Amino acid sequence: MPELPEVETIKRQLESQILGSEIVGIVVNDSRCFVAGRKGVEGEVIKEILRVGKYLFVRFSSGRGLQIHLKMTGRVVVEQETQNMEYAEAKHTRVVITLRDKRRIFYWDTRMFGYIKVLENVETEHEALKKKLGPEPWDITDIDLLRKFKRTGRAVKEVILDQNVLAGVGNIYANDGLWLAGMNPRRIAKSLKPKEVARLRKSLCKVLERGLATGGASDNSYVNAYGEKGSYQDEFLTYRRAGEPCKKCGKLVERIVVGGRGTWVCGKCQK
DNA sequence: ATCAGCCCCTGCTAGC
DNA sequence: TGCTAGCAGGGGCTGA
Repeated sequence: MPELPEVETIKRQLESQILGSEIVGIVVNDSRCFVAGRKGVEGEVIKEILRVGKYLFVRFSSGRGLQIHLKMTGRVVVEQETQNMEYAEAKHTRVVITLRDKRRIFYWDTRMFGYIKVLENVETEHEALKKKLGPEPWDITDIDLLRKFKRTGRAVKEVILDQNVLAGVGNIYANDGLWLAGMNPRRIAKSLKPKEVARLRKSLCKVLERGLATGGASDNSYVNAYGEKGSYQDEFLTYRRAGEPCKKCGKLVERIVVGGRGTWVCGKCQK
């Protein structure tokens, strides 16, 4: 599922691919994935790509734009000279945006949790979302994160997955970050010592950076804006590694459920 | 303010 | 072999 590194990868690729392009047409195959008022997007020129947490914004010169969330299985793929044309015919292609130069941008999504929403004022909505969501792990001090942890009795894994506490962390990087920090996901957040919070924050930054460096995790359905897979799935630390040896101590990784989410832990290394 | 529980949706898998 | 029930999960919403 696209988390911060995956969405950031797409953002950077869109920046190099579609800035300055004019939208000349749009086809919506499933209206559940496309939320819009009466005004269309034909004639709009793409000016800027923004990201907050797992949200993507495409700002037009007019100030209007798109908000995109890929949720579980969403893909944004830009047609290339000789690639990705198959998306035009694909069963799960929900929206097709055509640019002046004839390239098409495909919004593909099997489960349709994700969406594209037309916004009348991207700047306003972007600012509002930034205010609502927590900071990204590298944009918060250890002290401030500790303060957030101190006021909740929830399990630490639930807390770091809460987008209003930290933005951009999803199940993959939460699992791996907790393992790297040697921390049990069930630890009650308010019980963490300052040193533990610092270690966890650092570990989260580290796995997110690694995710970005490897082009993201494609264990499930994720591909980047060129339609290519990332390779972070080849180096998962604990995520989806039930029954395989812990990379530190060799004890078998077990799968538990925390806050309703699949969670993979080493019973020896994560206290 | 915090937080548990439900819902959205489709493809895959376990179990019969 | 073929069916179905259950599961996966990000985040919005509701109500306690």
